[in-house]
Amino acid sequence: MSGEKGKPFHHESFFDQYLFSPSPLRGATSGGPLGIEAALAPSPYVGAFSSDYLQSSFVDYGELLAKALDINSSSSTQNAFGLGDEAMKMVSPVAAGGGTTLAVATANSSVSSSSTEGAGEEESGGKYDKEVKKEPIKEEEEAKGDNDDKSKKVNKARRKGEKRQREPRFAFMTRSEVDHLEDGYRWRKYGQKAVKNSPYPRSYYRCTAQKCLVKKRVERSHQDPTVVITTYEGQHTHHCPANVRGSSHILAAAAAAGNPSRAIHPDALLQQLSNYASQTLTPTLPQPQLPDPYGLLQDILPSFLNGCRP
DNA sequence: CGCGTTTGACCCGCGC
DNA sequence: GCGCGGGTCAAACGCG
Repeated sequence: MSGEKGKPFHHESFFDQYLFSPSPLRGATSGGPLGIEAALAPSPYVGAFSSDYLQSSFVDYGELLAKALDINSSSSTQNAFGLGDEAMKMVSPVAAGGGTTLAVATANSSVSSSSTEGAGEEESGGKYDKEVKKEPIKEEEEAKGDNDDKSKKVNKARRKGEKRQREPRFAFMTRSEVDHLEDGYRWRKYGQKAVKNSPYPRSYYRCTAQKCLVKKRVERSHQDPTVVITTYEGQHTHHCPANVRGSSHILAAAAAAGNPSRAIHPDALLQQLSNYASQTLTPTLPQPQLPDPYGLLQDILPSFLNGCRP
């Protein structure tokens, strides 16, 4: 992150070129078990943009995003988001200021019995929180009485019998020069992995705030290197520490959208994003006419608004 | 010195 | 059971 500190972040760069993944989103959902068609009910912007952007390789974007969310995308032409396999909470093509972001949220993909209530603040990530995990480590090591290198390193974080829980996730595809988009929160990079079939690595970030378990993955599309896929997991338990105008709202919204207890209608999110775009972007961009810039967000994202509102 | 990044090692889940 | 890929850990390192 230190690399980004130096250069001032222009939130326009976050907004300026949103990708758009138009009709396939709608077409691909037929037969989906979750009524995604409703979620993808035509928003004015879908219609407005799709005619212009339809020629783009939308299937690729859908597949990319699906991959970013670990959604089975093997049959992308028929089901770009693997909706038959994953409980998609929301799929939202989001238009803003001449460009678009494709946003997708999924439900927890690997938990069968967890409650949806307060999933964002649950303990799952705590397994990886240094403070939280110390004790289980000790227990394990003592119980084992086995102190080879492996057990030292390995058994720290995970208890057996407990399936790793996944927070709901929410992904953005954004056209951007920088991989790690400034969003007002502070992130600590904890890993980087090479992505199969891609020359670009995937970076793993965790929110640096104490007790905040939000994570995000950032990777660049190998099909369109200008596209950055950002996947948020979990929900912030705090206000954003740094007010980076514009982008922070968007991504805060994204993070919050990951919480199933706060399901956001795609159009609502679309409006939020568009609203922020219209407020923060350069006036040269065509702005959608949207009223009540904060009203909806207050309903949807009260905590984030309290903390991040300008 | 504190905080963040890098990077190799390791575990887990899954498909075969 | 094995191998692979994704995800995470943590020591080492860099930077302000």
